[in-house]
Amino acid sequence: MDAKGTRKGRAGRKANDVKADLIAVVVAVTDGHPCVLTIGQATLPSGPFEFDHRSLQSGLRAWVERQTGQPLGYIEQLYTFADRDRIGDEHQQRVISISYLALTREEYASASAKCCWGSWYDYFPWEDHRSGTPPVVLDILRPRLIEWAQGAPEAEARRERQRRAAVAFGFDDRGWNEELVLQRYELLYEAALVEEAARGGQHAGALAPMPGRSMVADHRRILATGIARLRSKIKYRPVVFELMAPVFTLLQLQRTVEALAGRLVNKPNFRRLIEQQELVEETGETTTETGGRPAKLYRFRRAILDETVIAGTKLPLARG
Amino acid sequence: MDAKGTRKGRAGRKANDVKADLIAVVVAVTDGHPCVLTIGQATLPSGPFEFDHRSLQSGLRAWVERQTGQPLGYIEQLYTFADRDRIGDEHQQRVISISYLALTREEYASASAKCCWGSWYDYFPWEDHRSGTPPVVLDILRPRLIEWAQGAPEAEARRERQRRAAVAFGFDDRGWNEELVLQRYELLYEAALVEEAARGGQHAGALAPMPGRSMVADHRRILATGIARLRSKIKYRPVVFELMAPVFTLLQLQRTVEALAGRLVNKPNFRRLIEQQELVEETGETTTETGGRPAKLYRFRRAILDETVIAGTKLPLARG
DNA sequence: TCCGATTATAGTCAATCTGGTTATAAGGGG
DNA sequence: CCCCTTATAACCAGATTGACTATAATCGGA
Repeated sequence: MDAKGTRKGRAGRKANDVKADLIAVVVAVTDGHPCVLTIGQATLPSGPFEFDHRSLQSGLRAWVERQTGQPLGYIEQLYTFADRDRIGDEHQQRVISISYLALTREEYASASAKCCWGSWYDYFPWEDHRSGTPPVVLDILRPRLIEWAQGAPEAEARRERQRRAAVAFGFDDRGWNEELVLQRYELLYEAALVEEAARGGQHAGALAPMPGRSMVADHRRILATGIARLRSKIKYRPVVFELMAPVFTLLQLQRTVEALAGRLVNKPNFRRLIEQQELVEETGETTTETGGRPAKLYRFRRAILDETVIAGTKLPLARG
Repeated sequence: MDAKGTRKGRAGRKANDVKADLIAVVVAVTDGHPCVLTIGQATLPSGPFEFDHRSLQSGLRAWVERQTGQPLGYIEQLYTFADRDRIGDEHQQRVISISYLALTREEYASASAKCCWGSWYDYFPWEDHRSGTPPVVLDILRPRLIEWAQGAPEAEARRERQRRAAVAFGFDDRGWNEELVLQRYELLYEAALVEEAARGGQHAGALAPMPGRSMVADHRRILATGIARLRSKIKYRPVVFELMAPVFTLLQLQRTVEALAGRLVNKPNFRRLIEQQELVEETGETTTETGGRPAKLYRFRRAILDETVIAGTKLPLARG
């Protein structure tokens, strides 16, 4: 392909300028509910990268604080998109979106008008396996995916679709892999089983209702990317603690991990792993607010972040 | 901070436009040497993202092919930078750099004038621990880092620097962690032990020669990011095979992994892990070109990429 | 042709890690 | 005082890991 670029002559320089958008997946966990911050019902906080911003990160922080009143703590870059369909309105200018994952605690949220926390399982109901495989998978997605697979013109393509669906959703005792959030969303998109897929104009008609709340533009895809990253990261880096109160019980910590992973973990094993890694220290206090026998309170040993830099934290989420 | 952006009135819209640069870390391994593709001696292939490009990836492929004649296979996004110091020349326009990691085989390289393969250990001599800790670490870096640590004004800061150096380089039997490539480079930068650090104008004078070949702008930092990502990724995803010839012996595969990781692995264990994961299949042929007893030839089972999608490949690089 | 150098391949063994279960402790509420 | 709930400790078997040993097959020269 001819990408010469200077073809347009002297004026060509301006033609390649782009707009850069910053967009945030802001996550908090409030008693067992993994929540994501939105503007209104279905829009992730975002705004253009401006000349005043010192860096991408500080630009992002500024936008999120302005739009939601939520100050951000931990931040990491997710991905940069620039698809053909992401085109700015006037002058055919292209838009690049730089997405970030941010972790905070909901309590910090000052009440901003349009800011709104919602469980991410509202957007991805098929991702919560804490009480076993959810009905939406067995009753709705599986039959429709099988139907979609059968809809392929050639036999080879039918087998291929079948296999992809089975791998992504763990059919035929393949086991559920909680990290495949993005693959699952993209598969559903391809099978036209999420609302966003119908926007292309294909069948704008009112078909059967589709599972999960949809979002503006490709925001749900970006959210899926963020969830996938977080589910992967909690297994080898102590990022869960960014979501915890300063002091917590081990069960509360476990519930937070389970909320993120969308699956349950074995209690004794969880405690063993946490304790032997010296990630936490006892405060000396206990709390009776948990119901039964008083539980010891712990705090995160921030010092560990320097000692073990990136070395590798483990959580019992290895295999199904 | 005031990031209102519309402050500049009608003309303000243009003010926030940016240039987007694509930049590639292209890696190949040729008998035990992990090589990186450069233009001339010290520049990574790169070019602006243009309006004609279908996507960021295809833009990157176009630039690398044009500049080096090297077609790319596997590609993954690394990171997007936009620091204050990365400012375009005229009109105070900002530049965003979107970096990618690409894996190929050197043999594909058609001879382009300025394209050039070089061992990445030329740029990072302290990263190759295949024959034990390299002299440059013990004889040069350690004493200079200790000196740097002692140079801190306060006692607390001195301990802190000491600790950071020890963690990054594995001093005091902390063990070498091959994944900390970026942390090590940034530490050396901070300690002004790499040439790039002196460019700020601090001490432009000719001090003691600094270890490792330097690169243009922040390219060495981007290369460090790429190496770190690759060293991490080979442990859980079968990406090594993108660097192998279609047919290879298990020892050749092992040598490639060792070249990337910068450390040796145990031979029987390596074979066991590769075989039990069914990543490869025998071709039925053997080769005597390896010296001693003829070795079986294997090929990568591409089918595994679909079966185990992202599920997790293992290599015996777990702990020191 | 036989020996030694070199590399390939198979097998063994102990230490550790993992997932799971069971038992005991300590609160609160009827 | 009993029962329910949750916390905490102890235990066990199977899998995984790291490291080592032994045997097989080829080549090059003495």
